[in-house]
Amino acid sequence: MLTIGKLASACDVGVETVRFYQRKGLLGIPPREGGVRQYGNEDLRRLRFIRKAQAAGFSLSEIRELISLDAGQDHDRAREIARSRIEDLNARIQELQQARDSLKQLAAECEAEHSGPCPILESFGV
Amino acid sequence: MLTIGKLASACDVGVETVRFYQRKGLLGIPPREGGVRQYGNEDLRRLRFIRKAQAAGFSLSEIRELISLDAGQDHDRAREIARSRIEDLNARIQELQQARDSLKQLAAECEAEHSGPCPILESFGV
DNA sequence: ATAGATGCCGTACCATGGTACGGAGTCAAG
DNA sequence: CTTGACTCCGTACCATGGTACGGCATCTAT
Repeated sequence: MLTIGKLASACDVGVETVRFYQRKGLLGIPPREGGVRQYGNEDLRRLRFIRKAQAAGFSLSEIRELISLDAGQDHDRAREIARSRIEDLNARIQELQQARDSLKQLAAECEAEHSGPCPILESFGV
Repeated sequence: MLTIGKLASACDVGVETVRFYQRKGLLGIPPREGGVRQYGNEDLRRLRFIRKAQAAGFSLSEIRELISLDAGQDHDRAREIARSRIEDLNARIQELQQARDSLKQLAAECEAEHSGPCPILESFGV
């Protein structure tokens, strides 16, 4: 059994973050012993799940839904969420690639152009 | 000369957004005529610049700095900002690609696996 | 026995990028 | 001459994902 501090440091998050997730319904309400929260392995796994899913780009409310599917074994819905997340990710990747490529282009032009206006600034029509 | 409403709709933003940018120092303080802000082509270009730079992934404070470089012709600093933005973008793209790829993998497994636990949920250790 | 670490709680605060609101003034058209 | 559209202003509010604070209780080590 873990106290909030142990749980938090085991997952490399702050104590306040654990309390925050609790308030947001991402972590269950643990039993108390002498007023102190007692966390078990389930909570540890849950918190690790949250951090990993977050790293995969899920928002906290998506994560909350993923967790709720866990009980229901609802593969279809889980796949649906995953698919929609994949599409979001693809779109976002494309956007970022475009932004990066045009910025690269501009930086190269700027390097070459040693007098006159700056192409980076110019390109946005300043 | 444009009123705030014309300027805003010309750039497809809300009037409140223009006021917000003004407060944030992204747009200059325009002359008034009878208490009403009068915007010119410079402001139009500036606002368009802001939106394009934003689309390229710059934060409002980076944009503020880019604008301030405009006057100074400071190519070096502009390139520096661009470079750092490019690195951020590359890192972010990589993260998202990894997230997407593992999610894709999981969704495929989930499709195949028609009984037992959901691989998407499992993978995060729920 | 006293200090320091840790726990509890509610509430306030942070950054980011806006959006909404209410009251008041101004202007042109019907 | 009133209605509607537009402007002005400050301030409050929204979501997101936390972080910090202050006061108090409890546990452990010196």
